[in-house]
Amino acid sequence: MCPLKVANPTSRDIADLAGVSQATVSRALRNSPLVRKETRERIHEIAKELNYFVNRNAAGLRTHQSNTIALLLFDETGGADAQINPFFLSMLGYISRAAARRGYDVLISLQQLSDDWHIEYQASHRADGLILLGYGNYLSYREKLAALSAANTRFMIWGPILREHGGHTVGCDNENGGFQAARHLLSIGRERIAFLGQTSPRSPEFSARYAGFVDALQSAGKTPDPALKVDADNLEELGYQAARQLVESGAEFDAVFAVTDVIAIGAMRALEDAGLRVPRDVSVVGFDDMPLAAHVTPALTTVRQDIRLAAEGLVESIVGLIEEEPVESTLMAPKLVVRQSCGAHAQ
Amino acid sequence: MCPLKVANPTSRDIADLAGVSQATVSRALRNSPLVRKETRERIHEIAKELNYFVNRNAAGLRTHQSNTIALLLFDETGGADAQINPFFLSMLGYISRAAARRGYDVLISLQQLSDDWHIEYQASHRADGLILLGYGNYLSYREKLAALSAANTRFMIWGPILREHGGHTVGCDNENGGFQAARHLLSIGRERIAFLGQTSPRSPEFSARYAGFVDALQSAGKTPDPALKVDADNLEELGYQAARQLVESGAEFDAVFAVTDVIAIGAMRALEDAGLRVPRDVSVVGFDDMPLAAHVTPALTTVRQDIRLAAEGLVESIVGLIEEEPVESTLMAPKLVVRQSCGAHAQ
DNA sequence: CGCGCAGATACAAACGTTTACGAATCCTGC
DNA sequence: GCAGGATTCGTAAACGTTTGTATCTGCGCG
Repeated sequence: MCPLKVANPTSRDIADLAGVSQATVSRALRNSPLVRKETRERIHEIAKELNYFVNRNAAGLRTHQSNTIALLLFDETGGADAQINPFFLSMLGYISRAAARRGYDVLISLQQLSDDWHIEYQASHRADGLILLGYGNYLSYREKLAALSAANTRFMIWGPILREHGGHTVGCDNENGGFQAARHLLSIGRERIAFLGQTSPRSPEFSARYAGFVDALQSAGKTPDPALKVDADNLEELGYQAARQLVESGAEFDAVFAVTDVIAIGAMRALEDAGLRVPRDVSVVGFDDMPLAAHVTPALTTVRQDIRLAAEGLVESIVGLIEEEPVESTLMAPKLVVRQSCGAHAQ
Repeated sequence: MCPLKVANPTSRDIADLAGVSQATVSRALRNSPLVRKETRERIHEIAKELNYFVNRNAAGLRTHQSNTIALLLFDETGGADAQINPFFLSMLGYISRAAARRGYDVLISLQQLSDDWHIEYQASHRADGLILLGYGNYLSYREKLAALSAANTRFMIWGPILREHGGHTVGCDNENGGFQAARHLLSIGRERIAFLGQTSPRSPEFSARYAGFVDALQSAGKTPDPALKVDADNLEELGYQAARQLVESGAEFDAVFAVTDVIAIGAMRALEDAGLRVPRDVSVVGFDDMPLAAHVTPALTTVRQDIRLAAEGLVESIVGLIEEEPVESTLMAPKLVVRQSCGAHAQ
């Protein structure tokens, strides 16, 4: 006979049908060894039959957990219409999958730097921990990170290891990446390499890339030319403007290292518009290896950050924090990916 | 004097401090008119002081809500390593913002078509409703959508309005989009237009684009040439292969309409590799206007779907469903965006 | 035969809200 | 001075779990 269908079955309904107590149902569904195998299976069957799923609110209330991690994405632009940096967006898939493997859901939340962050995610028991993602303005981060720490919130940051904030991080060895980029350009015979990107202390990651860049130049016996350094925030349009400015300044250069792919792509467009050909006249190297990088023409040579590894590292670590295991900040090695835009392809 | 700090304050703690009952605290925090303005403000102050936030689990348990909507993203490729279509990914930002405006959080979940969907999102009270996003294989959707309906789940689908599935949709007038693309290519003098994309019944959206394409040809007195139609699923690599196949077939063509931007970008790469120049030798038009489209070289002429409007429509509708308001499926008008890849730029 | 013990299950107390209901207070007008 | 309505607040009962503790079997063994 068809077991009576209940609209929104509870564990008590299952219990009644199985002829056991509600507590036993709860234990059975969590596969507790305390309940006999046969009854456990019977209960599972009935639950499936009735389309029963445990009420996460009730379970969470009891256990003080949500099995959810909140992903806070920052857009550096601030506009209400702002696009999220595709580099971080592409990390989202890996994060979500890694979280799912560990039994966690992912809550996303776009944050403006100006916002009051949703520091209440954990306090309200909506999430067990946070992951912060974005090329942030660390100066304005600081106090907010302090607030997170003060509230005893568990969080992981994508970014550089900084003494100031108390949080754990997963990041990329930006200095080494900048070094690789410059060394490569030098190795293929480029002499005058321009740098495009913001290097103020509010973006330590970009500053580190620049430091590596300078280091490579100096190792080769060159000194960086201030005329070949143009500030640009991380937007395609600003990359375009920076390159245009560089061209119009009349400075001579035969290569461009852009601090992100987004800037590099804007720069390439500007160079084309100015009648310069990439890579014949100017070599271009970016940073990030976002999905787009391989598909622009010419395909962009860039410093790859392994976002999959990064995503999995972030998830592993935040889960570690949640489960009170010791967690170390990690630094990942970037890798130069040579494509067309630098002109190094011998074949 | 500093009010005693409680580790994880509850509404009862606030009540004690304020000298009122816990119920009053609850009411005050939800701005009920039942509590006097002064006490309400006092309670708010104390709550802020103590860093108190209502426990969402408890509240949700009581109200049977979660104030969360789950976003299910499908990747058409199936691989564990698969990238999500950037077109949908870029919708995510708008969805998240629109949801936040309405007081909802967004839970994301990547789904393989093969997966057992998380139909339990609503049953487990983790989400109040679902949004389904992706160029799906509708044949395999069907039974799962039926399951959703059967479970009385509220959901919105991005896609074509189909009789079969019970759900409400927000979609784009794909047929009209295909028509616009073809008409434009004809209007600039192209004669033999190839079509790249999958048109099986399992992807009704692409079929509709093709139908519009054919319609435009016929309106111009032409009949579509089967030799100029190549199947391709929605991946850059497959677009590359399709275009290559087209070239190698020896068929003559002077334009390509690709059913998505992703395919178009792959096709452009193949054309370049084959020594054909875009747009001089071949005009290319895509579909979607994903962020990348404007930045490839040559910039891609494409049919734009207004993802912002779409995202907001989806959110409005799912919130409508949740709040038991009447909801209509909607069809949005696409718009041709002319860039370089079709060669129509007079200036 | 009784005792202890182990395995399986039941009982019941939380978890922190929301909200129906009732009680207290205050005002207003007669 | 008091009925009666408005305003404000407290009481208590849910919501559906998880889990510590008690209970109940049956069985082996002294």
